[in-house]
Amino acid sequence: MGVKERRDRERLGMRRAILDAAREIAAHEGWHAVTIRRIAEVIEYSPPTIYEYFPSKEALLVEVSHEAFGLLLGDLRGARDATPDPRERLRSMVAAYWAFVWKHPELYQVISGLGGVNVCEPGDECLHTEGTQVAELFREVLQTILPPANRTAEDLENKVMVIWSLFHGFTALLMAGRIPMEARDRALELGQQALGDLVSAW
Amino acid sequence: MGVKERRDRERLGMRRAILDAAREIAAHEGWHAVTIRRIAEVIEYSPPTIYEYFPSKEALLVEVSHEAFGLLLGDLRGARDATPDPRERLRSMVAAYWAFVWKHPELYQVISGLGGVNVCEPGDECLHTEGTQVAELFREVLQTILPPANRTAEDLENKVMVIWSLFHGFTALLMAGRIPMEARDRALELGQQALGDLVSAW
DNA sequence: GGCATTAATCTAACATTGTTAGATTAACGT
DNA sequence: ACGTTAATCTAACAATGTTAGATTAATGCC
Repeated sequence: MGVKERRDRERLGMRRAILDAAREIAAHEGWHAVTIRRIAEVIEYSPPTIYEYFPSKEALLVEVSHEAFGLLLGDLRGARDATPDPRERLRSMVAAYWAFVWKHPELYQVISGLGGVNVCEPGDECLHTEGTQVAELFREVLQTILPPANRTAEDLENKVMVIWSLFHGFTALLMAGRIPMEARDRALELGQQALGDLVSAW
Repeated sequence: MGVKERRDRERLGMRRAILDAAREIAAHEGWHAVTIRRIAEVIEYSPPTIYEYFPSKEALLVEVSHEAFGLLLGDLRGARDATPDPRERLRSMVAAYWAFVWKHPELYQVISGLGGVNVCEPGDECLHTEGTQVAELFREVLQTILPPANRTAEDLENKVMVIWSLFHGFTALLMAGRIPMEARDRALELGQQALGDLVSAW
């Protein structure tokens, strides 16, 4: 009998609705506006119902973060597979990263602790795996670019951090209003240029 | 009669106490623990008293941010004046920036919207002046380093953004736990190395 | 010195947050 | 048809930022 299956499907659908509602509110009004009662209103259920599907608001946001990381990783892999040339691959992946940030600012905020969200404390294992995967993708492509002498594991890891920091830094400063938004479109180009300079030096 | 002066002094002292309490709580327990009642408890006054000195919690945090920016700018100027050699100056300023971040993580968080604080919305003029001043300091030293051909105002501004983004990115990724804290000490060295490579390319 | 005025502070409360307890209703298995 | 289980709701809790109104203390004036 498929009753259990249907129930599972319904539970899954409800989770989906809750997650989507949270994301939608965040997209339109920012994460500060994402409250349990507001989500409940959107999905047309009472607030406590949400706790039948997530143990806490924190857990809900962690789930959103996991899904967001999934999307980002997908985009990065797509960009990687779009061209076989190593340098072009790196450019493409960086462009995809940048595109993701500004296509889904609210998702980028929740996975990187921007915009006043901060889902896992630093030191928590929470999203460590996903962070590692992003780094891994850049590590792989860098390995095919750098001269063999500079390909020790630590060397690659260091260089990935530099690249990631550069673009995340741009994003964070822009989103925090510390750099004016007019600079946004320029930033990708600047970053790519700097990246090229760095790769040449490595 | 010095009664008005004394009152002003007392008001100032009270503001000081409130600001220090907020900062101290944040330093020990993070900004999420900084609540009006908690501050009131520390200064041994009732919660509403705080509203006689600050119109809102937000305003209080903005004031903390202003002071924090003041400290950072002071450190940066000190580092600038520590040596006359342009390249060494840049290195020194970057080192001072990095030192400030990890000496007062809570202050850096509040001025850069990390750690779940977010004092001014992006697009707000709130801390725009201070951000500009930080950029200005780096702009000045860069101007003495770059070859004359690459010294247009826009060029300098762009390069400052690259430098700032690099180091802020490191900090943000570390503080968000996206990069493991073991990499912290390495990061300054890595950043300095990358900065050297970039300056050479410019 | 006595008294009105003004400033500083407090108690009590409000609305909004996340979250839980307990009742109620609907669906299911036997 | 009925007991059991799952899903949902109403009502409430504690903690947040914030405000109103009373109270107390200090000041200026005669």
